[in-house]
Amino acid sequence: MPTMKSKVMLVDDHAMLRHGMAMLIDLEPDMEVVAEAGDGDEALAMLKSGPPPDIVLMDVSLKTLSGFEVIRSLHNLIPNLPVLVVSMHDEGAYAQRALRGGARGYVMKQEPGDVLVTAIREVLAGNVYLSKQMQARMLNRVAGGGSQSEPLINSLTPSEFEVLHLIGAGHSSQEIAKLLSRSIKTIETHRFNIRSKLNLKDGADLIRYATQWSAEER
Amino acid sequence: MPTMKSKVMLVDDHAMLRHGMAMLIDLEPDMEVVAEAGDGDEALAMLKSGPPPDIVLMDVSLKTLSGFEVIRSLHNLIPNLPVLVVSMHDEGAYAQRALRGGARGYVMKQEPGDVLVTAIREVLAGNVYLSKQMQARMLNRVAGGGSQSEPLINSLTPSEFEVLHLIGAGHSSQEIAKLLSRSIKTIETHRFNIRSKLNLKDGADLIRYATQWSAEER
DNA sequence: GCATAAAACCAGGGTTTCCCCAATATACTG
DNA sequence: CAGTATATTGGGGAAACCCTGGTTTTATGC
Repeated sequence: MPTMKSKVMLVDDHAMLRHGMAMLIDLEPDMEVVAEAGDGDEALAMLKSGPPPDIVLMDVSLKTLSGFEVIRSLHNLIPNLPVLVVSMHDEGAYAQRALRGGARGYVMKQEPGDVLVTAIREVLAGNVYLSKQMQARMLNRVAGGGSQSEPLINSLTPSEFEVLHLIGAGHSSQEIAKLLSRSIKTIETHRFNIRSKLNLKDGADLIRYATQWSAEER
Repeated sequence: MPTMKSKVMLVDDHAMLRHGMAMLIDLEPDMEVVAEAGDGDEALAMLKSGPPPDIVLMDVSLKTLSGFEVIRSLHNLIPNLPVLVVSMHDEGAYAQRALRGGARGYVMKQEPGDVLVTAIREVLAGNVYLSKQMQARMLNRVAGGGSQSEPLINSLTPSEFEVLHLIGAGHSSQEIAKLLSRSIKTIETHRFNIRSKLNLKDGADLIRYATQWSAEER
């Protein structure tokens, strides 16, 4: 009988990346991928119906729900299930948000594959994993004394952040309202507040900012 | 002596995804990854110094240079080197630009791994590869059936083009009307017609297109 | 528990943009 | 020149967006 492997669940809307990560993980003798989901809803459904994995790897840049929302729902469902966030965003604000939201680690897609398995082992061992780059960013953020150069994006509330993300994904206020089951008026207020906080002069500016942010290029 | 494998070069700033794609490719008996680059400059430097691969897989969402720029430079360097674009953007505009820029295929990261190797074989065989989803999108974009895809941007009239440019510069309809000494209604009609001709679904799409376009100061 | 503050939610009313439509103007063609 | 195609110009109603203001919900400190 072989040693018990750690069961990993992948949540990412890029199937190609899921495949790649699954291979990296399955090559390791002490872990294996037992489930894959393309979005947050699918992930939550799997966790409700099937046996829970030992760890969840999740991209926070999902199509529909914000990954942060998913982390929260997931915590309500299975409180002690560790979550490792795999993101393409190298900004401290994302990592900070993820960790505050209950994630236990944060790695970037820019990093090589061995970082991933290291991070998984660390998180499974009960530690918090942050890449060196991200540690440096977080330190700057904390050591900055809260005085200057605090990115404006950090002043956004979770809802505002989620709306920004969906704007960046190309959705209208109407669509966002339906996706989040809120009144259009609420979404419009969020838009207004986001623009105020980020000092964006009009809607077109907001579109540009959101697009830039959510795709890091596009 | 083994059969000659096709030499693949990867260009993507996400090392983790590169690793994953490399594994998928190296599993195939008829292809292997011989080079990896994290950005466009690195890729061009490798191509200048070393032996050329048989095909280049490239993400167009690179940090420094736009992927489209890289494709162009690459074509100047080695004219017949086939390029397969691997993108996370599912918008027809991207695929269209990539193909017009000389790419021979376009696959999305949302698609499963076997699509990737299929696409590689197709492109190496001299064909153009487009996923089914993308084919449908492209068909919607191209008026009239068939071969030559006349750049949609060329169908814009001088006035429309001027308006597009000013939108890209961040101006509102109101501002553009004053700048050009026209009624706001005229500018609004131009906006509407531009969107129709370019198949852009809403105002936000227009903002994105205009911004992107004028950023390339063509 | 209670007070306070922050966040989330939404309505009303003005402004801008969308969308369809049409009149005039310019160009090109047989 | 007449006829047709394309460009430019805008009107009117609908939809989306901007902004103010206010209520409910949630988190936090005492």
